[in-house]
Amino acid sequence: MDTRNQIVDAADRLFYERGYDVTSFADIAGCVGLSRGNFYYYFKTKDEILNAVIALRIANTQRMLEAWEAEGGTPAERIRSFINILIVNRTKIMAYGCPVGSLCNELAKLDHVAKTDAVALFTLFREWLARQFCALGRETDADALSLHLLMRSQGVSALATAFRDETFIRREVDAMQTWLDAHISGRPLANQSV
Amino acid sequence: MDTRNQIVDAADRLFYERGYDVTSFADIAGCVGLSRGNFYYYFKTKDEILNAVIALRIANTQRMLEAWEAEGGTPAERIRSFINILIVNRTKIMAYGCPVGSLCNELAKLDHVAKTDAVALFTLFREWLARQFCALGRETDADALSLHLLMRSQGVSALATAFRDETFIRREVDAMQTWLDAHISGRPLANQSV
DNA sequence: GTCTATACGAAGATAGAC
DNA sequence: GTCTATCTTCGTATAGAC
Repeated sequence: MDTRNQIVDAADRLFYERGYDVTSFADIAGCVGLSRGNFYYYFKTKDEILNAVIALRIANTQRMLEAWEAEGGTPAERIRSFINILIVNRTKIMAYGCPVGSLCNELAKLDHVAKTDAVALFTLFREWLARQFCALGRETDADALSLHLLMRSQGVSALATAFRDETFIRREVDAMQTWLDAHISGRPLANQSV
Repeated sequence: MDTRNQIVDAADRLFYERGYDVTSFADIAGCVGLSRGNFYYYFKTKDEILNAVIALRIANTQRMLEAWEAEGGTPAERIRSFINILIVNRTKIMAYGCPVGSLCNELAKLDHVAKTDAVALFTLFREWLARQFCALGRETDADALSLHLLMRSQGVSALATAFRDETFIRREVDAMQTWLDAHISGRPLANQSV
């Protein structure tokens, strides 16, 4: 892998595990085994690295969602793949939370110009999930159902980080699957969409 | 108000609106109209300010929960007061997220010793909510129901910050009230506690 | 209790040699 | 492309005058 990609990969990991603002150029350069001076050959400002990291995450997310789409399962099975991220990534989530949610919150507090770009990561999931609910015949409230699932995923991540409780994660994942089953079999009533 | 309390109040607000690590002594001192030098008369290290801020938040939270308890309503009405925080504080939540969740996440990433103290804020809500569910006859799954409500509150805060969507908040608050109604009327079945 | 002055290090960023 | 050296600003922290 070329040096630039190594830098973006290291920044991606450090921004997630430690936070954007607290991560210094020296930290990233040290991870890659690069001098601070040479670092500036690739990125002139910290904002440029952040933009590259967000672009990387967007590309990775798109690839993941397209892969789930290509695997040929039903829309319900695809939504289950999304819910299951909480199990697959439980160790990292219990240590650092959700990479999307925590970055969006930090950039919101910093009033950073890249906040909009970070939110686009949420939008990728939001629109992908809404498409699955549409395919399940929930055209009228697909977006609300999508946001509801995203909301639960964020809430589970937040509490999992605070309490480091894997049993809690598994119980809530089960509840999300139960919720999904109830909503793709036609119930609950239209005025209780979420 | 004495100077020390003014400092802690300013730090409390800045830690919430900008984040703990990013807030400097100069920022806090500037808010109070104090010189940096004099600041050290009250707090020797940044950790000391953080401890004072967490202690203040714990005291404020306890006072709020006790007030809800003293108002004399039913346990269900008390739980509604908790859910309604999302509406009352919607403007700040859309700008900065939940003060408890965002602080816990930042301290987790920093691997800060005070993380445990910040999590105690969650525990206050957790145990208070569990007591209300116990009073409603849900002794066997009171803690699971409490965590479920806390989880939804955290998830709503996270997405509200990302999308700045007040309609979404109100819809999810309504859904939480509906969920509560369903769970205090005896349903759903025991194997679907959340 | 409040102030100014100052020490020290870390971080973002640049210049220029190799 | 990679390095060292350097500049500047900022943040934590201390000393000491008033």
